[in-house]
Amino acid sequence: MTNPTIAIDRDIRVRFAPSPTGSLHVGGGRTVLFNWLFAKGEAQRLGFDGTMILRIEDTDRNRFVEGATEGIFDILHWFGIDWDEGADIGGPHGPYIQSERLPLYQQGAQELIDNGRAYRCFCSPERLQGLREEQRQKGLPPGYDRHCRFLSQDEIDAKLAAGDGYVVRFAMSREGTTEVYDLIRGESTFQNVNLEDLVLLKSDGYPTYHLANVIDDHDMQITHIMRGEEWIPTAPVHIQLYRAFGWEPPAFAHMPLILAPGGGKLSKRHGSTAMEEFRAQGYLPEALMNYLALLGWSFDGTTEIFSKEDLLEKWSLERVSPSPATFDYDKLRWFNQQYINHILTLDELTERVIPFLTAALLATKRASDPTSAEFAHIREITAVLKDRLVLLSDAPDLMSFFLKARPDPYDPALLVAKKSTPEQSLAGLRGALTVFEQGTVADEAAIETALRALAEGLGLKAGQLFMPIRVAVTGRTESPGLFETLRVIGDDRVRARIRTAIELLSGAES
RNA sequence: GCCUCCAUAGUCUAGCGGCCUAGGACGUCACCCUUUCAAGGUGAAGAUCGCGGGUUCGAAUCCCGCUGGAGGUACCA
Repeated sequence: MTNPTIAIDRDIRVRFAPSPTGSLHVGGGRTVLFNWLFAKGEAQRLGFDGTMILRIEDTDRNRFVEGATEGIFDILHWFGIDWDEGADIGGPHGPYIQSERLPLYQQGAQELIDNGRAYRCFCSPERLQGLREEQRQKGLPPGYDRHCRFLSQDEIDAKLAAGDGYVVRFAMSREGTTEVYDLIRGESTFQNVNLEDLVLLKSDGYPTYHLANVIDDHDMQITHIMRGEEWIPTAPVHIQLYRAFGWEPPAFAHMPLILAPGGGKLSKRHGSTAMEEFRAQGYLPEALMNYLALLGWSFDGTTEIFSKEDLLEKWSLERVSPSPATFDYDKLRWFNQQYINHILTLDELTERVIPFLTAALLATKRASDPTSAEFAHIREITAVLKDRLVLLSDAPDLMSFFLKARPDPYDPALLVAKKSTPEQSLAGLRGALTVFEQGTVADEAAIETALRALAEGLGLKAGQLFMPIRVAVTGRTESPGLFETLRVIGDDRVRARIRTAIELLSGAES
């Protein structure tokens, strides 16, 4: 499907409006990204202003999570998104937190009641529940039966006088159609009869999403609503609401859904879903942004690596696809690895790795000072094994034998290479010890020459000598190149570890 | 059930009527490099462009139907 032509002919104002009900989902992350790229990239490239607004939609007191708002600001900053107006920084259209805008919504609801476009509904939750069940049993489409829409003024007054609770519902027109023009899907037509009399104001006086969103987007002069595809079904009602207020609706662009690997919504069951989890696992914001940008958007079908600057320069709404995309953890890992191995500078990577080492008690606070000896040491280690680092959280394990006084306990049997005997390993290690005592591991080339000569003299293949040394020094069978590993570990620790291995092996022998 | 959206390899995608014997990437497999594991290099397998009808000299590309997948169907967003 091809996208309708998208022309930006004016200053753009977009908003990202999360609910503080928990941590930010990757789907939300992709939505902010696209909003931000539209305003800061595409619009500005075309010579228009692009303003990004961050609004907090906390109208559901039941699902409100303490601290979630701060968490969202924090993760967005980490992700690399900024905004011009918002709940934390204010702006000319504030407040930007819906719970602080209640009078606005109540006035709006009253206005709609006054001009006949909304009505009070006194139906109890129990009645609605029963209604739904009845409809389900009869195989009828569920929905409010508009019971209270045609109450007489006397009935209404009586209920109000009796102190009955009520909600305010939108009086949706029951004939005709509503056209929704979506910037990435084109036009769709909805039959108004199928549209519900949605609740606008809840019985607790808080607005629903529908009312608050329409009033705020109008009040904050939003020009483009870019939100998830799950909002398509209510879009026609929103358009009718704008019209009921006498307002011109903004443009709509519904972003394609992000699906779980097996199909359906992406949830915890499939792996991480929250932006914070990806951060904690050691994904880089650059990699996550790059990957998320490519979920539903492509530049030329060939280019894959995009920095934030590249995206600002190249991203366009026109190239956003309407079809849903499945989240692929493997590909995300690949991007992370690319950034770690090929894109970040060594200093940058070292800086990113240190917090993970500190948390694992493998580094001190001093390490974060780039002029410290500890930083320099970690930088050396990082250089040696960055091409086997996929997640920053892998660093403590991969680096532990470099940072600890001695390797973790290992099975002495590992000291014997495949197709080798304990005697051969022992002889090799004893010979190697002499090499290390006579030379310095700082000279990789000399050590390599000496060890290869030693292997030859003992009638061993290089691997039969190198593997025992590797295990002796690292405690494991997998490591970076042997000579660089030795160099970074240093003469003293190398000699000590070889001696320990010789003891282990001769002990196991007897 | 009803409303709506979507439909190119396992996954993300290029393709907007002839440049397509369908291109790129992840993943998979093989080989090279090699002291292990990675990284890197080379190559391979993998898509009757969901199915069926049209339109057209010509369709992955346009239209219709079907099927499949997904979303919505709350006093949640």
